[in-house]
Amino acid sequence: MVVQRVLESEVVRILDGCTNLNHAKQVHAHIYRNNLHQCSYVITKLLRVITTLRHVPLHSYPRLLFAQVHTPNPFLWTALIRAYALRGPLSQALRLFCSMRKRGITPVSFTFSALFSACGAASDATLGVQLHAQTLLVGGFASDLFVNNTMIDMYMKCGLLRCARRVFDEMTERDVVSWTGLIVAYARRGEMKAAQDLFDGLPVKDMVAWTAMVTGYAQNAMPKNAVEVFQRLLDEGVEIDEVTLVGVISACAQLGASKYAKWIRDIAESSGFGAGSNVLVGSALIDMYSKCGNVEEAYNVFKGMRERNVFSYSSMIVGFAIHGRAHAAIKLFYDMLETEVKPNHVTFVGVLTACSHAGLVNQGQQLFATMEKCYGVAPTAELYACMADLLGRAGYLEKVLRLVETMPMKPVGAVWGALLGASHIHGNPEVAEIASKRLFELEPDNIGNYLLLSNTYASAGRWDDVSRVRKLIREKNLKKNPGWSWVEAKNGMIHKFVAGDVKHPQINEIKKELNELLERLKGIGYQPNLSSVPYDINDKEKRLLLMAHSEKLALAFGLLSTDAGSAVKIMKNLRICEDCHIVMCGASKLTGRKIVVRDNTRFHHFLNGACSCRNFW
DNA sequence: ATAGGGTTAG
Repeated sequence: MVVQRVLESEVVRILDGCTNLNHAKQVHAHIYRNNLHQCSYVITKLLRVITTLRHVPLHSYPRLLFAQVHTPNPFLWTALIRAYALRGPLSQALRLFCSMRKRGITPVSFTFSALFSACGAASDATLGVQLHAQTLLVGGFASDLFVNNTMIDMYMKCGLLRCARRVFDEMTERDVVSWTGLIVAYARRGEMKAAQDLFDGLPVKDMVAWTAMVTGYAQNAMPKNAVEVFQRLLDEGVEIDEVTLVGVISACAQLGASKYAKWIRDIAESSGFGAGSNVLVGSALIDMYSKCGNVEEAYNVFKGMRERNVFSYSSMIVGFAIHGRAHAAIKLFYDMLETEVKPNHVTFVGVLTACSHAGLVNQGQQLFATMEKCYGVAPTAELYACMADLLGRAGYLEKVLRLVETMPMKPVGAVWGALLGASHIHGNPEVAEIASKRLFELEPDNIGNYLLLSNTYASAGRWDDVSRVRKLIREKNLKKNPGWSWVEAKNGMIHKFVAGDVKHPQINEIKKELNELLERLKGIGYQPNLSSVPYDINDKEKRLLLMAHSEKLALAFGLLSTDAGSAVKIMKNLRICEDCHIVMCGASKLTGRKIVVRDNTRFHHFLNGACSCRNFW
């Protein structure tokens, strides 16, 4: 008996070090030789080990192991169920659960938790609800904290917020894990108010709960709140880790201000989770710097990372692409192919966007054609949108129409949007009509599409059609998203401008500066681009409207408030208008300043009269 | 044992 025990624990110790299936099978043979194959304890351990071996197909191996034991105990049953629950097929796990119940064997908490976590991963709410009912039938589990917590998580992952809430409300005992589960459920639904109320009522908050709030705000495009919560977390002396940092870094990326970028970079470096040693933080910082307009620093972070994964490469490639550094993006893509890191569809979105901006139609088509065969990346609707953009931008509008007809899935808005954008760039109202017809069905409330169509008509002088579109906008009661721009002054203060701004304290000085600049531009041939105004009003009124655009005010302020040698960085919430783009080009030439404008999709780097976007955006 | 996780754009 004692010898048996010693053997058992020895085998279990060996199993702990098992990292591949062959090794596990060798140990299995050893178990058999020592007549331990009927021992629940040993076989349970073996099952657990092989369950963790990802990428190894399990087939019927778990069942065969299990069948050798004459009187399996609940733990062995659970290990078997867990193997199929986590590795699939889930239906098999459920069948085993039923036979366990039929044999009168009482499950343990872990049996339910394994099944719930699998239902969550598979988003299988039907099965989850059935199992929920089982927990009520089997004595004692309705009030089991651990089981209830995994149930909340399951309902959260299935998107069933009300069910998660009911479990929470009916729990007799709750801990910080229960609260956090529900907070995340609300956050994923975008109900940050409810999440915040729950969090405020949470008696003992830990790092994970705080992180859930930071991440929740970041994911719901409320970066200011995310930063505030993070600051409070720091003030209260809560520990942080890489997950906390990633959440707040993503918020700083959305804020786009170098002040926040520096702030969080320093915190990350001194926390022990710096870019050099942590892939997660490093990749998030790459994305943040590129979205803050500092693609050089993004690249510095990239170069300084000890380990890089597909996120690091993709973020950097996308970063180069949105800054108009197409060749750098493409080169990095080919560098990546030399490493073990495999590209995914996001990587291809990045590299195809780069090809599109550089006008490299052939190279982009080549990559798209070989993507699946050579790199195992299946085309998605988003990738088709990249192709529509690539071809459309280059002027091949008919080819885009053919691509749309032949694509194997239903075109998403982005595909038609790319075609509409291309029709606008190439002044083709007929194709713009085709694209917008489909786009209005898919995105009836997206005012940008209506404006782009109206703009295309305006450029062609088709004013009747312009008013028809404007009537459509009125009928649908769509409100134009107010355009605004902001500039970070030397001290990190952010100055915000709207079109026709009168509220800024230095507005007179700014207007004077702008007027002088525009006069000097006229001296070198600038003419206000009146077709940028999609209203049927007289030319004088058009000139006045154009002059008051928020990005022009921001430019004038930026020129006034920063040092002569430094770049002016402007951010805009909408697409930059053609006339402003022309003015930025001219201003960069006249003043010798570098001007960087981030609009809603990309960065424009104006230097010496030219823009990095090659006047396509 | 259970809760928080980064890259996609017209």
